[in-house]
Amino acid sequence: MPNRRYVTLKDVAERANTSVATASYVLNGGKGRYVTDELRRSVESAARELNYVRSALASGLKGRQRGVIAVTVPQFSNVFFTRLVLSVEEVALEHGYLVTVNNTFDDPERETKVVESLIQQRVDGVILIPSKQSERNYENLQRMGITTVVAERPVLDAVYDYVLVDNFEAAYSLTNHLLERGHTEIAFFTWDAENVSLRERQSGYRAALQEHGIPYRPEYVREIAFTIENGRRVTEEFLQKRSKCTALIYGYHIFAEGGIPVLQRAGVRIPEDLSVAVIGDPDWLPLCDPALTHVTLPSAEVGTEAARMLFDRILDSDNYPSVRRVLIPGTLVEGNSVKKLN
Amino acid sequence: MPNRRYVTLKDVAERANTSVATASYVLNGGKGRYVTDELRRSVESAARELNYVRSALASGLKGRQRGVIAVTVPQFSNVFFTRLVLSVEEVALEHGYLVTVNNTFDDPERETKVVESLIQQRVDGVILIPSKQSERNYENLQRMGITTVVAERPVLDAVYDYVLVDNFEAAYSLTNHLLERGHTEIAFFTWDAENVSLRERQSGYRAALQEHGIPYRPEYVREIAFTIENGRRVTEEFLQKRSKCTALIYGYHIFAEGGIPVLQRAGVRIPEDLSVAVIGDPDWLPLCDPALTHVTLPSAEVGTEAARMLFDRILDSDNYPSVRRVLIPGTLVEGNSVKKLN
DNA sequence: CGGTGATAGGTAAACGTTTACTTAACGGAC
DNA sequence: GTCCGTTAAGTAAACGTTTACCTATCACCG
Repeated sequence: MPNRRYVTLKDVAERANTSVATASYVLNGGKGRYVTDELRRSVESAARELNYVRSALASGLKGRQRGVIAVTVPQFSNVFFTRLVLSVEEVALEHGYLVTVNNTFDDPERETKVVESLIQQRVDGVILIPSKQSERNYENLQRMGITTVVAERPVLDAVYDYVLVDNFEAAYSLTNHLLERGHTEIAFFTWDAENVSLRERQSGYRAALQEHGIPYRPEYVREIAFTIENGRRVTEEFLQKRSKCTALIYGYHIFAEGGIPVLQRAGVRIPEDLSVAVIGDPDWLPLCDPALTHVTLPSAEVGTEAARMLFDRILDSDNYPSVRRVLIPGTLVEGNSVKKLN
Repeated sequence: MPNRRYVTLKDVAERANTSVATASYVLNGGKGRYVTDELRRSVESAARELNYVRSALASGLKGRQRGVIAVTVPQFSNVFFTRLVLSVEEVALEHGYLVTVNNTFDDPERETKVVESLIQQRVDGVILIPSKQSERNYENLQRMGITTVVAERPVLDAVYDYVLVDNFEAAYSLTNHLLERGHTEIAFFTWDAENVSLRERQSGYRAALQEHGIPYRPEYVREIAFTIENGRRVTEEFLQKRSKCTALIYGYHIFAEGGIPVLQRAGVRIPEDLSVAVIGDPDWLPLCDPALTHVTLPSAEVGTEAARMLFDRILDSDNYPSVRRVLIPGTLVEGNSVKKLN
């Protein structure tokens, strides 16, 4: 059973008493060639009987198109990425493409390996959800002429097609929401990545404060790496400090996942003792009591849009439009986790 | 920029003033051929300067080995599968293989498409986490001589290599735990799939009851499709019926994800009014208050074991051992969600 | 009856590798 | 001086498709 030889076009042609050329034309829908119905049927049934499956290797070698696009994902376990991937698959399936998903573990080295592998595989396109320091990898893809769209997180200082969540707006509107309800001392936990995404959320937070004439206090802001554990840790530190803050924004849902149990166990009542808001809408959100005020992140939309852009480029690379950049805003959803201060 | 021609071995050979054959030998680590150090260096630097990347298409066409394995996953959003995939990637990376992950949406048609695509791509191996009715797809892979290991869920009535969670044991030990604490009226919500997995969990539940001399009541058991929404629905129905049950087992964590918020909103106190236990250990478990008694599902271990089995077969298909089947047990973790009835 | 356009299908040259086969030079053993 | 083993590297035949190019028959027109 192992190492069985694959059925080839030649086998099919022989069984149908014709040439490989004709067999190939027939099995590709018979364009550009006249074939009698009889021969056509003969080829088709031969293929069926032999369980012929075209080799994408040989086909891709000649025909340039592989029928595969790839998505690189920093963290499989993060719903935002899985939602994004899901909607990419939706679009890809419409075009008859296979999607391969690859985990980069938010690790530049891993990402490099994955990207090298994708180049080797000569995939038709890549949707890159970058980890930190993805510039090199992005450039490599570009140099190889592999169509690439960057999604969800930006790559620093590069010219490219991208689709991003509007991070500025998300942080801005949530901060604004708290300010309007009388909060002025607002803690903000966010991601420490050295990229635009971070700056945007932070900028949104600051912009809202500024508009309301509230001073920005660096000691209220924590920048931490992207793990649940860190969310737990900084929340514990926050409690120990007995900060004057009346409100807390988890700038990444993943920090809330670690932090909220800490608050609960410490007996902090939400929103009586502390108002809490989150950027992001993970699956466990409906499990929270009280319901958390949050901004949804439109990952599915980002995925759909990124895939559309990618296929526009792949299928029609001649009239190459200039760089396209899209920002998709989230939506503020009000829960019961924010107290109104008079 | 689009449609750029790839750098080929021929380009490298020309730049190094040698033949493609020699270039190929050098870039493959130079086995089976004598090459002077000078020429070797010359080829290597030519490859570097031209940014040569071997085409996995051409290479796979000739050399039989692609360096790619695939994992088919029913639901991306389910942590159990993402954990499994993660550990598969770990093993694959050790062997220098790329892992492509494909979502089947728990839909037989999609799965068929994905599997066809994988066969077209001539992947070296597949770890199949089956959806319902995967027999045909499994058989197709087998017929094509593609090494396949089934993981996490079994395929009905087939002879194959598999690695499964010990579902019988999981349900048995959890039911037993409740019985030992005096519960006799125990509701059990489980998956309605027509496959062995279901029967196993159900069997475990029944076996435990029987051992304790408690009659099995069909009206306590609900078999439902695998969605959060269904968990919500059956929990609501359960509450409306004002069942005599003192305990409830969510036979799939995903049902608990829908059901527990229902209990909370209805003011049901856990464990005072109702004891609750879950099979599975999703990410949101630590968020629950009180801590839920549950059985962990060893997905990571399943993934590792499945990948090991796969590579054993791929790398050493000559001495083909007989079918291998592995069951991996979970662990019961006690929380505060089960009340002791004297 | 020769020319032409439509119909039908075979031949063979790519695509980029890998690898079996060949050639060639050199040094030593007989 | 011939033979052989070692070192070094080129030639060309696969691998399984796609597709450009050719050939052949037929029908119809002038």
